[in-house]
Amino acid sequence: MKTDHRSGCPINLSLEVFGDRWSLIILRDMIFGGKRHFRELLNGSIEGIASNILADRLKRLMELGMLTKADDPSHKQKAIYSLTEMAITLVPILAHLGAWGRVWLPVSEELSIRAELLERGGPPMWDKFMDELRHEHLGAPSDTPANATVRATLQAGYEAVVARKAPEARREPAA
Amino acid sequence: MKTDHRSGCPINLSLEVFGDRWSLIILRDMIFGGKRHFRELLNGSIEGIASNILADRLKRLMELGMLTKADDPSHKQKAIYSLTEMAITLVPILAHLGAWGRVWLPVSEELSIRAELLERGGPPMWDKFMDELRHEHLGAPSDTPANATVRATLQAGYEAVVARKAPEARREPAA
DNA sequence: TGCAACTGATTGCAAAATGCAATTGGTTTG
DNA sequence: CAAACCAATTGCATTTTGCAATCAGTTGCA
Repeated sequence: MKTDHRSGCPINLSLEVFGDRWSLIILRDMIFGGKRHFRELLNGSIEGIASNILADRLKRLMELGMLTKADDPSHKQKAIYSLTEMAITLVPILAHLGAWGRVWLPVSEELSIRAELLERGGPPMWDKFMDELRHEHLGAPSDTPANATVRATLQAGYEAVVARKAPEARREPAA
Repeated sequence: MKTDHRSGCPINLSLEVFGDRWSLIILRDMIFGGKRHFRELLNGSIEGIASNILADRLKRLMELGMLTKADDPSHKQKAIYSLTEMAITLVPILAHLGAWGRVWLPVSEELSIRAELLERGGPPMWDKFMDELRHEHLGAPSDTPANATVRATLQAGYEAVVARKAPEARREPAA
């Protein structure tokens, strides 16, 4: 692991962790998209990451303590990636980032509805979501029924927008 | 200005704005360090940006609407850079980023005291700080006396730490 | 058994970004 | 008039990124 830093400034050190074009995209897909496998991350993100970059970033994020990797018991060569607490606590930052982007950048409606719902939910919703992630990724106990999760709420919002925008063009989901 | 984006996702678009190693460092120095001139940014940041990268990023941030440039009336070849409202509204994100880095990364005490004070001040302090920045950079009216600014508070905290850590080793400030 | 599809990667190579040092044309200061 | 200062720019080596092809092992299915 790299141990020489440009400076001990918290903002600088944070940038050294995810101040590149892909790390935060991968974390976004794991956090909000529920992606856990290499292929899901490779094919699932609309930005189209290359497989060598993905492999490199996953390795790097593991070295930095943001992710862990484990064998999938159901499939000998399948690896399952998990968020650590360090990564889960990025949720408020991602929420703020999404809110900022919605205001200032040419976002598309489908892809920003999740950010809008998360912004409206505010810190209580972020806390609830982080608890869900702890349950999914760290095995922490949870008392939320699966159909009442924050992720399900966000996904339902996304699908409502898609249905409203192009009701006649919908087909079976690609994923 | 580049108009083709990887996706319309707010997080992705935000990353396209400052998802590199230097843009957010420059904005940090302008926001928290009060740097307005090329030389201040070049020599002032401890991370040591190269002049060609600084010139490139300033130009890029202007094209993106985060900064504006004006002639310094007191000095014909001096340019003064100003934050736009778009950049000023990054303050809460930077506050969260600093708070996250303080928890998870090997920050130095001197360089993280500002983040700590900003975190403790919470959203009311961030709002006050953003108002100060609007006054300084956008010419908005302000009713805060100069010695009661958030920036002065943060700077005083920094100097207190430096004084406490190495009281015998202090000299005239280099800058 | 055989074979296609899928798993998490790795390799080779071109293009782009970065880092560093020197330099530019102009301005201000002493 | 010379030294210092100003915002950059240039040239060049190194590093990072992006893309396509490929890899060896695993699984599902006929």
